[in-house]
Amino acid sequence: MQETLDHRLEERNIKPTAVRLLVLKAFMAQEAAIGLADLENRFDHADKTTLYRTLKTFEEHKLIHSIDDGTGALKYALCQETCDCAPEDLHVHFLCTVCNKTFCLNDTPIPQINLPTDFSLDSVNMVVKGLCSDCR
Amino acid sequence: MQETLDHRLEERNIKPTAVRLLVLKAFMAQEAAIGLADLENRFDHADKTTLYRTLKTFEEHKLIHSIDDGTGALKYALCQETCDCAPEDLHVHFLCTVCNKTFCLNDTPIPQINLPTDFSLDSVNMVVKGLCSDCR
DNA sequence: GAAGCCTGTGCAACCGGGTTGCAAAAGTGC
DNA sequence: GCACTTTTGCAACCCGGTTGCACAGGCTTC
Ligand SMILES: [Mn+2]
Ligand SMILES: [Mn+2]
Ligand SMILES: [Zn+2]
Ligand SMILES: [Zn+2]
Repeated sequence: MQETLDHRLEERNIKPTAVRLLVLKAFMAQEAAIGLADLENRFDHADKTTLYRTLKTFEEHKLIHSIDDGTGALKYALCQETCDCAPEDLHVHFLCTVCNKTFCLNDTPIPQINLPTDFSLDSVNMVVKGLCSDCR
Repeated sequence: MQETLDHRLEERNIKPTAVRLLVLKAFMAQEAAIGLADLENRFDHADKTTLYRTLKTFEEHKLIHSIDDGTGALKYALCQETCDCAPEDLHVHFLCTVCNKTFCLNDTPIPQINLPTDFSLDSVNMVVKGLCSDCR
């Protein structure tokens, strides 16, 4: 297990520190996306800034990606092992209106849309709200 | 013109005050969505809170709708006259990465997507980033 | 027209999420 | 051990949004 964690970090060229291993473990332990506040609560000994910077480091190295689901607080989720955070890795995110959990729908690619002429497309953020499987 | 403004407010059961007429005028004068900070700058005599509450009032009465384009500040745009802010009135929003303007793509309905089984859909927020017709 | 009421406005202060500066602590290479 | 880099912790700040409260202005009732 510890092996897996270490390896996952090394793969992305992140030095394994105590905090980082702890945070990664949190990500591996649950499917739903995680926000800074979540981490603060879970590890009440660790400092907010450290956790914040850990998330930033993970994001820079594409171990996790950020999700803006419109709730006001950013959440983060593990990237898939093959993920390069390129346009083709973009996917839909789902926010449950009951439990407030956010999920990556990795198998739901973002559908094409027809922009008005003279608009050129760069990237798309698509967040679906509804009830998750636990809450319906 | 003044007539139009008054009428537009009455249609939505909003009493026409000086500030409200001014704000509505701002919305009618430009296509791009408007944020609270924009209004603060435009009317440097009017108070932030008043403008804030004006936006809230407009939104409650469905004269405008809010747009979270991920820039960190909410923007607002006029609803179409027939709009009831119902699911079928939802549409794609477009954020230009150069001029930072946000537009309603009223003619671009949000495409259907296939959720995993056991997830039920409620609403969708879709923001497209790219270059607008002025900036490309 | 005075008294009372409701709505709208202005100011100040607050809140939460995110971010930065800076110094101490921990790790690394020699 | 010593110099250097990286990571961590604390405090303070920033910005968008929001609330409490007092006052202004308009309308109502007598
Ligand atoms: Mn995701
Ligand atoms: Mn719109
Ligand atoms: Zn749920
Ligand atoms: Zn533009």
